[in-house]
Amino acid sequence: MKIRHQPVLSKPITAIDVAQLAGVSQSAVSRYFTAGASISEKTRVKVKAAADQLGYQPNAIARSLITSRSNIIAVVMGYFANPFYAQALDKLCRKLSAMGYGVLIFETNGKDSEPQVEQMLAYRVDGVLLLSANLTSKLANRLGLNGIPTVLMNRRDLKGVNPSVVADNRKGAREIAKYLSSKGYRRFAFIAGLKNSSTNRDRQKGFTETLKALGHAPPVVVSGEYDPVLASAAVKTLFKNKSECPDALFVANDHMACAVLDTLRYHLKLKVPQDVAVVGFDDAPTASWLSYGLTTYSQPVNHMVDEAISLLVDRIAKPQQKFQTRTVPGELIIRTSA
Amino acid sequence: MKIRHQPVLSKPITAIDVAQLAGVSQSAVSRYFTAGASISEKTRVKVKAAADQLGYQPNAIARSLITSRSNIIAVVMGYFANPFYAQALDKLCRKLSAMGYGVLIFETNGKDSEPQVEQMLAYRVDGVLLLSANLTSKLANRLGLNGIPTVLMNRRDLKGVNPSVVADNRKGAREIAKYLSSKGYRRFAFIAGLKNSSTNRDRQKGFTETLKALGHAPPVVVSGEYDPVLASAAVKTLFKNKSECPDALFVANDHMACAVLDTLRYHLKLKVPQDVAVVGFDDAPTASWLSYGLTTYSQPVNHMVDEAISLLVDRIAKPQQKFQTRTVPGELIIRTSA
DNA sequence: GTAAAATTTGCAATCGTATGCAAAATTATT
DNA sequence: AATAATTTTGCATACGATTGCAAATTTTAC
Repeated sequence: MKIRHQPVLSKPITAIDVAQLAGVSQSAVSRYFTAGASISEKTRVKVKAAADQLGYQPNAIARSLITSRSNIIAVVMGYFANPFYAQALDKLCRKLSAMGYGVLIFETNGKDSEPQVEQMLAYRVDGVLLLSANLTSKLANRLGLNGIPTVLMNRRDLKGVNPSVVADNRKGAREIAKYLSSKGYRRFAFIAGLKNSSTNRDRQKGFTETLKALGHAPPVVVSGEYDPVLASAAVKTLFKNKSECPDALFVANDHMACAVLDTLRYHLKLKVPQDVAVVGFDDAPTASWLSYGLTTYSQPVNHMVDEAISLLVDRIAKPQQKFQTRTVPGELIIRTSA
Repeated sequence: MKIRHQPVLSKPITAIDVAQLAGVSQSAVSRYFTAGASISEKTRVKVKAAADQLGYQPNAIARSLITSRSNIIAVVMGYFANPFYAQALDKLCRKLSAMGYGVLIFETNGKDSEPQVEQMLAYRVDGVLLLSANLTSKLANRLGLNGIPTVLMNRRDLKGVNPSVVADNRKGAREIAKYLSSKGYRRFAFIAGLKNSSTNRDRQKGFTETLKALGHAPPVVVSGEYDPVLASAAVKTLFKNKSECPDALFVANDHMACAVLDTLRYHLKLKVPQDVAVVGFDDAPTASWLSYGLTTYSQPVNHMVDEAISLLVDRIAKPQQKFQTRTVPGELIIRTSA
């Protein structure tokens, strides 16, 4: 039997240890690890040697304390099951990590986000990214009040307190309406997300106004609250009385749209797109899966993430500077569901 | 026009400010926020009042520095696109947050995880959860070397350096083999994950050994490397020569299995389960979507997450204590794909 | 070779909290 | 009421880094 190989809980190595070994002052060690600090080549190599030998790594906690920058960004998610958000989180993590930020992640049901906010404040995060349309604006306000640079993704800040990056929801919905109309569909329905989210409102508005402009009756609106289960249920009731069923469904996001598609096909035994067309929004990864082949309007994740990060970085650098909401363009992606 | 409402960059509030307002010492303030500290009711109310008035929140960074506990857990993901992992991450975040931990998240392609490790070490995370089967054991070893409590999820630690929690992959694969055999399938194939992951090996082994025991020919094995695109390609080549096509596919995880199902149906125009049966592993959320109806063996996420957290917490409390690999039981979930 | 300019270095203070210790205040005991 | 036992309090130090400042060193100029 071999003896355990865990290093015995030795004291963690500090800059002082390195300094002693290298025969320099602790300041020198600090300077070696600080980009742009004044340090000679000679001591540089001495410190490097000592640091490597001891496996030293500056303590980010101590550094944060003195610099009052934590180098941590908080990402707040409302909702994980939606692959679109999973994908966005993926990109965010990779990019922020590459920039040297730590990514602290929080989930909230949108209701009671108090404890999460406390934690963010406690860690003195440098900035917050609010990802997901179903987060209460209360949270955003709370952060603004504490002067924490915050950027909203996928949700406009109606009060103008925080910068935000959104897709062109209105335009997307308009294009969807035009497309469906041009394909000869006539009886429209909108499966909504959360009523109080700006994103949902914009999509509904764009859809409705364009249908009207094209001389159609306004769409029947039922709510799915961004939840696939509720969306499915809504569709079932929508198709209950056979007399006046819609022939084209615009679903507020892809995640619900996939569930809706399944419900139409496997519960209601309808053919998509022959009996009824389905269009989503997001171009989530699942939309392109062959079983769904969802026609949708894309929200370019990479682009949105880049914009969000750039906005946040600007905000951190110059908190007082004015900012704008950035709208990133998407495009109609036609697959087989409409 | 209203004047900007941002609080002007005032000095952040510290325990000293609170102490002054409350007319007590800074220690008293600290004690108010430290569970189990000795403090009288009288000062308790004084401190509370002052803290509330100023909106004070103890600085977790400073606290970490002095206690040398960061209260941060790092979660390392290899792979986000797989809904099973998204779901696991979701549960992890919620539970760790509720326990008062901050969750720092890292992604790695498995190859070069150096920078991430550096960051984890820099933040002196209290513990690390390695989630995902395709992480190099190099990473785990590196963490072990630095004495950071680490728990592996969904991957056994073959060297016994770290505790891990896994599903009963071998048993699951055996049951799948038995089930397929009992249903009359005869020509088997295994779409593998990554060859060097313990999880993949266990699944393959269980499948193969049981087929053998039941008197079947060993399965054809092709690799999908846990990547849906590669898995689809592998399936296409597998079905190239019509003479000897398999009639039952065991796919190493659900994420690939869904893609495989799509490929069979929409590219190869085969009927599932009539022409060919498909079985996955995980019971990822997508498996139950009606378009897939994937027969699979469940890895109970909640259970696994609970075990992982409990192992990690134990490890943090008593790093030297011996530990075991925990295996959580799953069950065969029969849907329509087999 | 010397003086001036530029660079590098170490000292010491600082960030905001936790905590051991002794003094002060409170409570319990007789 | 006096003393002992207990609890609460404040002082002062420590955690591990960064950074302004002045001294020491090196480089440049003449």
